[in-house]
Order: sequence, then C-alpha cells, then structure tokens
Amino acid sequence: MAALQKSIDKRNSLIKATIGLVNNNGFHATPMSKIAKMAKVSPATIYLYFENKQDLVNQTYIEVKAAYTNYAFATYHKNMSVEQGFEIIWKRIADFKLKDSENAMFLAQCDNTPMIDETSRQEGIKHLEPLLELWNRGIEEGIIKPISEYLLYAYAINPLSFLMMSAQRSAFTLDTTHIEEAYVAAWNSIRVIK
Amino acid sequence: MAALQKSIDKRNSLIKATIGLVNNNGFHATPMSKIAKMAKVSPATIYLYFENKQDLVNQTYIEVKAAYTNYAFATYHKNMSVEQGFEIIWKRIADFKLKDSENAMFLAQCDNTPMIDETSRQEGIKHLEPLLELWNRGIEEGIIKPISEYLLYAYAINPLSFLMMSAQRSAFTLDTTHIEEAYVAAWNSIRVIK
DNA sequence: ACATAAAAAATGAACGTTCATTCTTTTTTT
DNA sequence: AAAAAAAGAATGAACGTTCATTTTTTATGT
Repeated sequence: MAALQKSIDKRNSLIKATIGLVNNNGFHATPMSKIAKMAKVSPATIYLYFENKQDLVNQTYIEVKAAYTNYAFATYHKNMSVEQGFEIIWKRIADFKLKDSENAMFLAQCDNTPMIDETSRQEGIKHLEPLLELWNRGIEEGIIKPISEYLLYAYAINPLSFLMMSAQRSAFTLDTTHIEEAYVAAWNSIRVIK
Repeated sequence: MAALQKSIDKRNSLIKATIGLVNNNGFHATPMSKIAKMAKVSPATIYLYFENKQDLVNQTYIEVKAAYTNYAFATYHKNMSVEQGFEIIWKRIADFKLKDSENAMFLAQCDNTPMIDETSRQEGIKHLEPLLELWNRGIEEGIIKPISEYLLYAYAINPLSFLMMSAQRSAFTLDTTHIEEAYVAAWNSIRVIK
C-alpha cells in the first residue's frame, strides 16, 4: 500500500477512536493511551499526527462538523423556494443524526461542554452559512418569522439533537413517524402563521 | 453559630464551588483540591460530606435539578387550563434559566455529557411529572398534538437551554422580547393548529 | 533488479506532573 | 477530658508527553 494512504488511514483511525471513546467517556476520561490502543498504534505515534490531545480533539471536531454540513446541504440549491429549501435541509440533517449517530453525538457533546477551543468552535459555525441565508430570504419574503437566527436555530434544528440524545439514552426509539411529526413542529415554530 | 448550621454552610459552599468550577472547566478538569480551595476547606473535609468526587457531583446535580423544578412549578395548579398552565410553567422555566444561569448551565452540561450516574439522571427526570401530566391532559382535550413526550419536550422546553447557552457563549443577549418570541414559537410547535 | 545506506516513521518504556483519596495530627465542640 | 470535625501532608495510581531505539520506507549506485 502506498505510504501516503497508510498515513491517511492511521490518522482516520485515530479520529474514529477519539469519537468513540469521547462519546462513551467524555473528553477527560479518555486517555491518549486508550485512543492509541483502539487505533492499534503506539501512544507516541499520535504526536506525529497531532500536536497534543487538545489539537486531536479540535481537529476531530472540525472534520466531523464539515462532514455534517456537507451532508446537510448536499441536495439544496439556492434557487429553491424557502419552504422546499427548509424541508430538504431539515430532513437531511435529521437523516444524518439518525444514520450517523456516532458523529452526531460527538458534535452534541462538543457543542455543550468547554471541550473545544473557541476558535475551532467558530470555525464550525461558519459552515452553516447557507441555512442562515435561507432564513434571511424567508424573513424578507414574509414566510419565516422575523426573529433572531439563534431563535430559529433553537426551534428548528437543535431539537433534533435533543431527540437523538434521548433516543440514545432511553428506551425511546426514533422512527419515521416521529421525524415527520418533528418536522411539522419545527416548521410551525418558525413559519409565519396567518 | 450552631454546629449544624456550620455544617450546612460548608456543604452548600462545596456544592456552589463545584457548580462554578465545573461550568468553567468541565467535570474532569476540576480537581478536588480546587473545589476545596474555593470552598475554603481542606480537601480531606470534602470526604466528610461526600463519598467521593462522583458522589459530590451526583448530589450537586440532584439538588440543582430539584431547585429548578420547584421554581418551575411553584405558581402552577392542576385546575388551570392547559394553555394557562403551559404558559405559566414555560415562563417560570425561562425565568430560572435567565436569572439563575449558573445553575441552569450546570444542568445543561450534566444533561449532555456522561458526567452523571444513570441513576441520578433518572432521579432528576422524576421531578418533571407535573409537566407530563399537563401535556397528557392537553392531548386528551385536543389542544396539544398527540405526539411523544420526548418531542414535546424537545420543541417546547429544551430550546430554552440552547438559547441560554448561546447567550452565555456569544455576543447574543436574551431580552424579554426574545423570550416572548420564543414562547410563541414553543407553543406553535406543540399546539394543534386548526 | 538488487543491495545498501540514509531518512522517516513508529514504537515501548520512562519521566515528571497531577490528581483523588487516605493517614496522622491538630483544633474545635460537647 | 472525651469525641467529633477539620486540617495539611503523604500516597499511589494515572495521565500526557517525550526519549532512546527499532523498524520501515525511500533513494542511490551497481
């Protein structure tokens, strides 16, 4: 195998191990030694790919966040109507959180703890631009309530994280009916009701 | 001062120190030595009040959760209409999260990490009974959508946590206008729209 | 093609530090 | 004076990171 590919594989397996262990134990309860063991690598090798533990988790965060937003916006185009655009993006996000719940859980933990550097967090937010643009367009067209983007996000998108966490932790199982109901609730919370 | 009162004070200041330090640094990055220092107590003394670090944080969680739900349901009575009841509880919760953001942040972090024992988490959930009862009544009366309590919570209550965290972390400031807008969004997401 | 030497990558063991917890002594209360 | 509470110092384990060596890869000359 080409040396470059081997390097990429090793880095990927380190990132994957980090996600798995942090999900189960939290940042500070996952030692580098365990990450190394899970990735089948020596602890010292991690430091060839990452500066230190903080750098490893920052890079993991940015990478997972990029994969998430790529997936979310993959089928969206700027010439769609606001309703269409919102439904498509919302359902892609739901899809990601259901199917790729390992990654989704990791993002949720990062977004709710002081685990990630502030700069890396900012970097992650940047990727959400298309959604903010869509909302602004919706507000201009009188379709979406003229409220802060924080409120829009809180009611339209974030509840999906909560649902995913509930499904992970309790006996609650998220099926397609729930997703449709959740979509209706999301849309009703942010649209202008006449 | 009475010895009993002194004991209570010492325990309270340990719990307060725990909340402050965990909020800023996370569970595993707050050493017992720092908690002791902030509470003006010897590290050894902590072990007279709590079994170990995990027990300290579990008890802190349960105590804060109880204060939260007490506040949330203080002005609610079972003979209120569903609309009234929901508005009153919702706004009390908003009030708590705004005014007592230290405690609210602590709960948010506990609820989004593997920091708390599963049993303590369950214990915390119990206190929400009155709200679940209200929702069931709302569903029976055809006022609230007949969907899972997880969905109701995700759209009606949890967004407030997200908003509080955003306000803490970014330049975003939550004022009374936002709260009213958020309340309308919450209600529209869970009520039956005719 | 192949042997070989230089370079790079990877390793396991070791280091210094930090932490939760305990032990022994001192202080405070009864 | 006895008992209880509190203290600071000590302990052992675990951690992130680095160091000295070994293994693997790459480049070179035949």
